[in-house]
Amino acid sequence: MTEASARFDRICATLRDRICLLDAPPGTRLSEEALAKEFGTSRTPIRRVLARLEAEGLVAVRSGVGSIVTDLDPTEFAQVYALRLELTQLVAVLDPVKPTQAHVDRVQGFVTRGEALAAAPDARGFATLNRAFHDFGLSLTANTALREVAERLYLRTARIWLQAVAHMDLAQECAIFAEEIRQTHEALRAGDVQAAALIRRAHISMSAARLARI
Amino acid sequence: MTEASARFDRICATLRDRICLLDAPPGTRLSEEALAKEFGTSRTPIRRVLARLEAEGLVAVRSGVGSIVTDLDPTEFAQVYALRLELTQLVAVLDPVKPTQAHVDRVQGFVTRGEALAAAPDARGFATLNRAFHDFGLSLTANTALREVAERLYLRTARIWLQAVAHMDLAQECAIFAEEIRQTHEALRAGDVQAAALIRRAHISMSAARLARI
DNA sequence: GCTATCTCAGCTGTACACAGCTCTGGCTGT
DNA sequence: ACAGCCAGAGCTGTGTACAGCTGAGATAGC
Repeated sequence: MTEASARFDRICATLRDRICLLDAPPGTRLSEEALAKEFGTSRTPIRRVLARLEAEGLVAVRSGVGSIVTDLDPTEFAQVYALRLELTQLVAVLDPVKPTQAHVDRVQGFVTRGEALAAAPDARGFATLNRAFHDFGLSLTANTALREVAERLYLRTARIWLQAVAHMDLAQECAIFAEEIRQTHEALRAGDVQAAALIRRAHISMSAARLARI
Repeated sequence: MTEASARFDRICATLRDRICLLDAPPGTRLSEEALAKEFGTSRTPIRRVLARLEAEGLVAVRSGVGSIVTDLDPTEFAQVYALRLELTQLVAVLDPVKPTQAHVDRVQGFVTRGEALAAAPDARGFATLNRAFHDFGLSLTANTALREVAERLYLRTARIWLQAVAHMDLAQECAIFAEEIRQTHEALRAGDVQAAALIRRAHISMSAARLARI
């Protein structure tokens, strides 16, 4: 890992977080020059980062305007969600890994964080924990392709979902999430990856249903 | 569509074809300067194209060396194939479209091309027809996310599969492919998208099995 | 003859200057 | 008063020069 590529990864990750946590909500214009100044480089390396984010569908580069953080219309959002639903289940089908004590310990940590979140509901904390828990869920399959695809689809919808939460019962959502983590903990203690995948699928599905009511 | 983005798309498509049809087999070094000269631009627009292809997993950009066409080890290949298998089936599950006469007519065209291929087996012709038929298969779902993901995974494995065909019975593969197209034609004439998806899944699965024997 | 080291050609990474495109705000003619 | 137009500021697109990195081949030592 050379220094240049490390910086590339760092800037990518920073901008991804910024977009997914709504620090840069859909419609925001990201100026190459401003980013170059912020990260202490010229525009050239920034352009490469933006090209990557464009390939991931997070921004749209428009000539003479800038890189606009993309939005998803309800139809696209529903399509991506439907696909994520199926992919979640595939975690237990394609190269599932046998849960180790390390896995159970990690979920135990999530249980604690989930309870803390339920006790003090917070949209941003929810988003952060959700992403971490999602990544953990993907660690249950050894199928790299599945992990990559699921991760990218998650990042594509995360910000839209976070926007919608503003119009929902945040305390209730946090409580439900904490309960999902607890159920996952039970499943993995029993070594049942398929049960964990089904729990996640069910919760994503119900979450989508609650979201559709808005 | 501005002229610049049209050129971007054209260069992307050209290089993708070149990679997937083994004009640039895995390990090939793509020089930015050479590509710039070929397409009549400076290195700058080429760099953007290569960044895109890198995001798609087709090349790996290495500092001081060049952009190397990536290879897949058998494990990765098997993982991507397993995922494609599942996604193929989802075409009939997520937003399937009702087959129109236009669909049936298009398959009729593929039947003709498939018979011509079976009569005169040819690896490159096989690859071209396979890609076109794959794209047609994706037109049977209205789920854009699924189409994008399936397309990208197809492009990731196409060149590896084409390499393997060199060690297989080409005439037999062409005959099997022609038969798959015929069966798909029957299914779509009956308006049965699910049957079409199952046929494709079965053939991908059997193709993978034949491939694994090498 | 063989190995380890070093040099150098050639490539990508970066910075910067300029061209071309977009949108906005003001201006002019009706 | 209003609609259409026009000019300019600000942005990205492109080309180019130079810095930094990599790998291969030459070379010296054994």
